[in-house]
Amino acid sequence: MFLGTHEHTIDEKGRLAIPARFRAELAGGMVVTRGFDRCLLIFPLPFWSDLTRRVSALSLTDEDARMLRRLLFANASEQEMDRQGRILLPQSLREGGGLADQAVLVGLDTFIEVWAPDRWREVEERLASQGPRFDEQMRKLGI
Amino acid sequence: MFLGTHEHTIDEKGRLAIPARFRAELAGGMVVTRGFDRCLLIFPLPFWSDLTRRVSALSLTDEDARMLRRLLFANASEQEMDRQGRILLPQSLREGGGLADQAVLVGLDTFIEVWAPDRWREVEERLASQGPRFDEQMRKLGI
DNA sequence: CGGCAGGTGGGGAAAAGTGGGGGAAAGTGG
DNA sequence: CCACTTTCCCCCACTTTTCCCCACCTGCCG
Repeated sequence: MFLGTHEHTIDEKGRLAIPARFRAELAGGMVVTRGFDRCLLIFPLPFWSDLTRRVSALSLTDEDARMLRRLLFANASEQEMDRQGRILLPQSLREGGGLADQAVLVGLDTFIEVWAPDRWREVEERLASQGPRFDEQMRKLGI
Repeated sequence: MFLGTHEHTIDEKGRLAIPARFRAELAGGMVVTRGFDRCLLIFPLPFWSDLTRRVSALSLTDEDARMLRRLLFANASEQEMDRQGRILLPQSLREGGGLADQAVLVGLDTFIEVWAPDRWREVEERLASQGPRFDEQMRKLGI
């Protein structure tokens, strides 16, 4: 269960520390890839396998499915933590996420999003102002 | 079953004592997150799991679902009590709830709300003066 | 009036985060 | 094919923060 936001530095070698609370769940390996809103996604390996199975089952002729495949797979990178609990973010991914020397890791229960700090703050503001919009959606889910 | 209001100090390290009566039900762990109306919510772990299962099952490609996920999980924090029955309130949550050095814990049967004392008193006043307003709503619920 | 339970504060050990150096592997040019 | 350069990555060490535990205080109950 990944929860909470954690801000960490990306050092000169492109390494990103995984918050200690997230490490156990990623010990079996992880995949880092691009997400949908110019952020990066970190999936535990089991979650990733499940995701790829579903995406690969999509039609080859559907334009959206092709784009989704490219987004997910083209820049994906399997990573393991070093003994200090860090992973290496390949340059293509750092560029894809607009990341420089700081990153915000956001735990979303089953996976993690990685944001450039200023872009994450924008998302937070949108959440604060649009919070009421989600009332209906949550009611649908029975929450 | 959480009942009653309890006022406690938040010490300099951001720790909040859980009322002794509430502890047994939270022994298996809890999740603290932001609620509505600028208060915090404390859920026993089983209650929380039930709440989140449906959200985590939502699509990754749906924009609204992504924002809902962020709203719920980004400011949540899993906590356990120390041997004195206290939990640590992360700074982001203290800010989110407008909490300084005092907090009011309000038991609401299945979960707990945490309020800044002055804001809680406002709620109490509104309850006292607007009590009759709830008649219609309660009739809807068959109470 | 004494004991006990709940609440509060502070000190110390342990872990988390961060930076840097050295060695191996891969890539490039002669 | 060899040598040089560059990149990658593993490990060590320092600093800061976290969190765990001990001890005190206060109020209630016997």
